Amino acid sequence: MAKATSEGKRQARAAKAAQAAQAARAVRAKPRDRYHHGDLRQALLDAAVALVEREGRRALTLRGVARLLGVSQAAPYRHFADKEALLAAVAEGGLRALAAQMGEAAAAQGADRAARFQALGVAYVEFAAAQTARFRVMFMALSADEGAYPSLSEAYGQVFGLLREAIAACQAEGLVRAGDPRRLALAAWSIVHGLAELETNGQLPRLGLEAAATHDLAASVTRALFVGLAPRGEKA
Amino acid sequence: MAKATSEGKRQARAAKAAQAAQAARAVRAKPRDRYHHGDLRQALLDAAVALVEREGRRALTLRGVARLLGVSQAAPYRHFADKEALLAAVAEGGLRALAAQMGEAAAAQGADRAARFQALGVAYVEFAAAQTARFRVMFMALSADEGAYPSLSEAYGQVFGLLREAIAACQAEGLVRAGDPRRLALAAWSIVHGLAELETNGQLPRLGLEAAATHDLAASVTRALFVGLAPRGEKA
DNA sequence: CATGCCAAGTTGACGCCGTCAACTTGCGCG
DNA sequence: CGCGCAAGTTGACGGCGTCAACTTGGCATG
Repeated sequence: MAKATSEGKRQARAAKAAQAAQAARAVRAKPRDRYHHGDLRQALLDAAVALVEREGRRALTLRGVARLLGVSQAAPYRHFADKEALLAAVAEGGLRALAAQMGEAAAAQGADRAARFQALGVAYVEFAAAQTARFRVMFMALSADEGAYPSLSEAYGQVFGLLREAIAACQAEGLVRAGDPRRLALAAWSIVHGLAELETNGQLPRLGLEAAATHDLAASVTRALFVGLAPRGEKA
Repeated sequence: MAKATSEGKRQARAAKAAQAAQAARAVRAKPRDRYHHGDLRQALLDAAVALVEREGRRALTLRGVARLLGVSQAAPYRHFADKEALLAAVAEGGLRALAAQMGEAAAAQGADRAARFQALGVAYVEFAAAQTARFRVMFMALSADEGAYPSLSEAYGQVFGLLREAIAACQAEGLVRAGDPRRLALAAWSIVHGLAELETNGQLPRLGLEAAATHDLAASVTRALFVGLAPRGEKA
């Protein structure tokens, strides 16, 4: 467990560095002497993340992103149907980054299935804490048709799949009771997602829980659920 | 001038009687022959809920609410400092309604502490499912200063307090292990809030869990956590 | 090398939004 | 009875998402 703690903190720091690098890359505007940008699509995604990290979700405006890159207000429409499509692409990128971070955190735990499961949950909450605004964009309700962005759905499924596979692996070793892994994984997703939402919403300080670090709370909450998923009559 | 956006395909299904009554009350516009409205402040809150339930969060616009009530675009500014203040008031009303619904659900379980705890969680998730848009407004991040709306904070605390007291009562009967009730209640809030968020976000159908009713999922998820909160070495 | 296609980017406009300043109305109190 | 002041109105400003029409310039082809 101590290993999980230090490992988690190291990962969080590494993630922040990667994030800073991405944000720095995003600031790069269009070269003045060039008419065409080169890779405006990716630049728009980077700039959107940078903007939302720096000034909050509210500042995430299509015109603002274009301004940041030195292109005209209508330029984004060459690459995204509308603002919602840009948001969906940002969300998808965030989900893939989250899945990668969770995967690394689990891999760092070796073969201990219980530790791997817990590392997934802690990584989820820490990602949300480290990249609050981005996390919220990832889970903003998209008002459009649910199936309008299939690759976004696939990205959600990738995150959920990590939890489901961890549950299934624990079941195979008798660490988790029998039952539909999807239902049990839903409980896991719910608890880490709920904690992440409450934390990014600023609820924790008001409850007198500010003293506890994100990592601590995430670990204890995840452990409580894991105990509840144990085979009946056993203790963890 | 009076161009009505008639996109009313999506009707609120299975609306509770109280909610329907509130929405009906909200539609009531200002009497033509009267200059003053009477109780515009409450009417604005009702209209905002009605609008968001009927056309989604995106349609929640200050001008739209005023239009619905037949008053001018600037009229709301007599009662709310800005749009965010209106949203905060809507959120507060929703939180108080949620707390009331949770309290009733628990009371219906009599003296069985475990059943009361579970009823609280199920009521939370069912409220979110029945009043999705309203629920999302309740937990939209308010970009302003955290303490700008103290009565809103108090309303969050009221919901959390129900969970914390239920946990404490279970501890007193030896149904839940010892420990800071706030930390344990945070785990409970996290799991029901996470499930509610994932459900209102439309994640469940994509996981092949659409067959299970909201009530079933909420009950099983809540029970899993409750088992995990039991004193060590015991089974539920 | 000349040419012309067409993806990529620009300009200007429209309607809607939040918000404010200045004005008007009419309820209720002395 | 008259009048102060809260409540509501009008008109305006800048910013937003979006679209139609236009321009630029990289690139394939003769």
